Amino acid sequence: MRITTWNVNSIKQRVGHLTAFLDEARPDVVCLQELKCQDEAFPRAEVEASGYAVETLGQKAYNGVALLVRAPLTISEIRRGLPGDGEDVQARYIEALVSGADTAPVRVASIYLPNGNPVDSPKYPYKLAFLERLRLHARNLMRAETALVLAGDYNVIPEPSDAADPEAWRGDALFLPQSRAAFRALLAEGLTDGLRACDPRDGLYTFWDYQAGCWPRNFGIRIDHLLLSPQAADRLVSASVQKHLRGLDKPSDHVPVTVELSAG
DNA sequence: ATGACTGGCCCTGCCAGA
Repeated sequence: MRITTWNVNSIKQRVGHLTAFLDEARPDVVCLQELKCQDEAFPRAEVEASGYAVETLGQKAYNGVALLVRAPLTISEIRRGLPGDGEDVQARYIEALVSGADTAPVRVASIYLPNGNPVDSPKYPYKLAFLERLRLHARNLMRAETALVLAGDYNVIPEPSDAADPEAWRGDALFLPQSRAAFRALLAEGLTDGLRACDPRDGLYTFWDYQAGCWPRNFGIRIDHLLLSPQAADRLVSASVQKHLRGLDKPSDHVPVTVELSAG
């Protein structure tokens, strides 16, 4: 089972790139972030035509997450929102169980973590609180011992080696010590960073800013992650970044990241 | 060459992203 995460930065702007990717790469599960549209505006027919079931949690203008599952795999036990969202209606979390006749089931979440800038605004404590709520939810899910993949745009640069120029990110919400510590606390629940487990090299990036020639200069950062529970990590076969999609016309500023799990 | 973006929105500068 191949599982991809991709922040598309507006699904309406990116549906052509998405369906081309689905038809070429044929991932089994796709976790999308930053849809920037409401559920009824999601280009459902185009995605279904590529053979995928679609579950969305949309929001007008901002945020928005979705799960795509390729037939004959099936999707069930859909959860929208993270425990403790309360009055907060930001569409940042959707989760479901993916099952198939020839594979052990995998619970998959598509997560769009808050950016958190500026750090002296309420946005930063909101980001840290979201990471803590995610940690507690992950702990609860892992008790069931079903393979679990928490995939998405975490807006966290885990280590200096995950940035081309870590000094440029000093003081930023993506790289502050408290952000990195909260991410490590999540990992310490027993999760494995799927890409890092497969490829220890420097220079693996998933985001390049549109500005200042970041892409041609390869000034990237690694902030899109697939975190695997022990049952999922035991099945980890490979992981890769689909970097070429950043070079297309009108690209997202993020590229897809994919892990392959054995059937179990 | 000193590199200044992109998307969405109560349409036009402003917020948000990272």
